This record gives sequence, C-alpha cells and structure tokens, in this order.
Amino acid sequence: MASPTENGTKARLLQAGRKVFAEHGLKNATIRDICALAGANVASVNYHFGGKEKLYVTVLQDYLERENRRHPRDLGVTPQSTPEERLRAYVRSFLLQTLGDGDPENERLGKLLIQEFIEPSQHFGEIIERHCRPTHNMLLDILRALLPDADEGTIKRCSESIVGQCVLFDYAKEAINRMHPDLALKASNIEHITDFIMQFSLGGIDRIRSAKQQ
Amino acid sequence: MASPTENGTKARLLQAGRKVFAEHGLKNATIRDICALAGANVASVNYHFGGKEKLYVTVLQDYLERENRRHPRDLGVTPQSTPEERLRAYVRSFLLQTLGDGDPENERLGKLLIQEFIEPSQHFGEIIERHCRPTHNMLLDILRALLPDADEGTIKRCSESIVGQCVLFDYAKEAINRMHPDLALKASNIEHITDFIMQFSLGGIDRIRSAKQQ
DNA sequence: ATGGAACTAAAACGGGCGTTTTATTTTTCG
DNA sequence: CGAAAAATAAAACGCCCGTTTTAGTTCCAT
Repeated sequence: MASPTENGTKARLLQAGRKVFAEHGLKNATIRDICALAGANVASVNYHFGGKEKLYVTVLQDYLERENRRHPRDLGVTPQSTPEERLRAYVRSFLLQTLGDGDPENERLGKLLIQEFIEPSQHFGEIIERHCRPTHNMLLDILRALLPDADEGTIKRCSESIVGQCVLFDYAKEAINRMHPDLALKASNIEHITDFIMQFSLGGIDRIRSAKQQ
Repeated sequence: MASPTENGTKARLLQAGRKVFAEHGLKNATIRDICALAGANVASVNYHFGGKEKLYVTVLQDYLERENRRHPRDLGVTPQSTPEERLRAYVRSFLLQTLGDGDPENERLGKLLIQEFIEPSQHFGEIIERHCRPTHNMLLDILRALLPDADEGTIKRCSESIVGQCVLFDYAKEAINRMHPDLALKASNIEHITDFIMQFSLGGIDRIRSAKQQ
C-alpha cells in the first residue's frame, strides 16, 4: 500500500508541482505540464488537491517547512549563546535557505515565496504569520541583546538592515549573476559572505549604539 | 495634429498600459483591459505597438527613464562632493524611486522591475546594461573613495550590503506593512530612513576598513 | 467472488486570451 | 476635391487553460 508519501500519484503530483511552480510561478505554470511531468492525468490535480491553487499553497507551505527544518535560524546555538553567535547562525541560515540544497528543483522554489512578497495571494497572511513573523522575532530578540538600551524602533531598523543584506542574494540573484558573477551566493563562499555581513552589521550596530548613547 | 505624446490613442494606450501592467504584471494583464481603460479597440495595441510584449517593454523602459530623471542618483552632488554626501544622495535616490511620487499608478510600477529581477524576460539584459549597471557603477565609485585601499571584492561586497538595505523596502513592502507598519517607507520618514541606512553603512564600512588594515 | 470505494483515464466543456482579418472612418496632401 | 494613407472599429480565429463529466480500472473488505 505504500506510505502516503512514497510513490503514489498524489506524491508525484506534489513533486512535479514543486518543479513546475518553481519554474513558472502560480499563473504561468499549467496543470497539464505538472501532470505530464508526474505521468498523471490532467484531472488528477483536481481529484487529489481540489484545484490548481490548492496544490500551489500545499507546495509552498511544504517548502517552507522543509527549509526551516533543514536550516533553522538557531542551528548550533542556544538562547545562552552570545548574541553575536546567534546573529551569525541567523544570517547563515538565511543564506543557506536562499542557496538551497544544490538540487536545482528546490533551488528555484524560493521564487514562490518571492512572488508572494511581490504580488501577495490570499495566502500571504498565513505565510507571514506562520513563517516570517516567528522567524523575524528571533532576530529582534538577538538585536535587543546587542542593543539593550535601544528603543524598539531602532531595533527594528537594524533588523531591516540585516534582513536586507541577506535578502538581496535572493532578490537580485539573476542581476548579480550577470553583473558580478564572482559575487553571487555559492556554496563555496557562503561562509565568507556570512562573515562579511556579520562584520558590516556589527560595525553598523556599534555606530548606531554610540550615536544613540551620545 | 497634436504632439505625438498628447492625447492620441497611442499615448492613451501607453498610459493605460502603465496602469494595468503595474497592477497585474506582464502575464496577468490583458490587452482587453488596457484597451478598455484607454477607450480603444482591442486591435489597437497590435496596430500601434506590434503586440502586447512590445507595449510592455516600452512601458518599462519609459518608467525607468522617467524615474531616473526625477530622482537621479547624484541629485544635488557633484563628483567633487565628499563620498559621504554622494552616498547619501545615492541612498536617498534609491528610496525616493522606491517610494514613487504618490501617484498610485506609478507607485506600483516598480513591481514591473521587480518582476524582471525575479523572473527575467528576454529584455532583462538590456535593462541591466542600460539602467542597473551604470547606476551601480556610481555606487562602486563612491565606495572606492570611501575605501581607497580595499580590493574590488570588498568594494562590491559593501555595495551589496548597501543596496540590500535599500531594496528591502521595495521587495518586502507588503510584509513590512503587515508586520511593522510603522517601519514602512513613507514620504514622512524617508529622511529618517536615509539617515539610519547611512549611519549603519558608514559604521559597517569603518569596521570593514579596520579589519582589512589590521 | 463480489460489491463498493478509491483511483485513473479520456474527452469534452466553457471561457479567456493575443492576434488577425476585414471593413469603415478619419486624416493627409497634391 | 479626391485619392491614398493612417487610424479605428467589429468580428472572428485559433489556441490554451482549469475544470467537469463520464467511463473505465484497481483494490480491498466482506
């Protein structure tokens, strides 16, 4: 009977959906492409998932959960670690999730999330609350430890600066590849990039701290 | 006969194209919508522009040129200004272009550019070379002045950190609005945000400089 | 073995799309 | 003016899409 997530049509559809949605986005992907890739009938998506959009949101949520399991923001640290260590784990996790696992199928799946950010669907709210908000709160906690005397506005601004640096490698991946291919995020330089963002950010945070205190 | 860019069907189509493409993107926008908004026949886009995609790229290029004319990266500074002043003008221009001019029609037009970044069309290369590359080179020049002894790799990494901070307000506009609406980019706080990014970045650059020199 | 449920397959539906064709009106200019 | 050119309008074409329908198959408990 095979476990529900093994080789059945539904599992193959989900896998094909991952690939095709990642490649073409929600609107441009076609059920016919997905079914062809899955070796299934065009009606199967409706039968197993209830429609194209339902498959889409399933794929997206599944991707986010996997990614967070693979590269949690607090990998290798505890609440007792220094704020610097926790920040480094956070940045590193961000970049690792952006980089993907080398499988080109998953590599492009991040686009689905970007698409939601640019043109939110009706599921954006749930994604924010279930994924982004808790994750971002971890960063705010770290920054509160780094800037114990700062007001919340400053904390949030710092978090924006850090997230911005991380997110660029996802957002501008194609542009960086064309303009400065040596600067792109790769498995071989992810530690280097993490180090750089850490130095830059800690320098920025120090500057903010002294400006506030003076 | 009216100047070519006054009130003719072609001009109205371009204006309607701006609005509809901005609202729905290349694929989702329909020429029927565009023509209805322009008060023109469905065939008029093909007649005047040669097809939907041609109209799209016309709209996009036109938008970029306007935006760069309205908020050039070196507004109010000269090559003789201090690097800090030039960097501030650069960051401010970035944010002003992201913010738009208050006209909701133009405000959402930036999405077209973001879409190109996420899912490049065949015109992406031209956009990069004609718009992004020259603009980015200005930033690299500024950073070379700020870090005269740094290697090119460091210069580029710094530019990524700065661009990342600016781009976040475009990329994550919807998410920020939901999670921390007080932090969103608005006309009322654009100077404050510019100041913050400047301080954070100058702190980061200083840290990078001393790390390299030591 | 058999009846029913789960699943798969094939085909057609209904609608929206970009584009083309054809016809009509408006403009231009000798 | 009057004919050629430019511009608009109306209609139809042809394609692709998500979904539904209908029919057939497989599976499993009884």
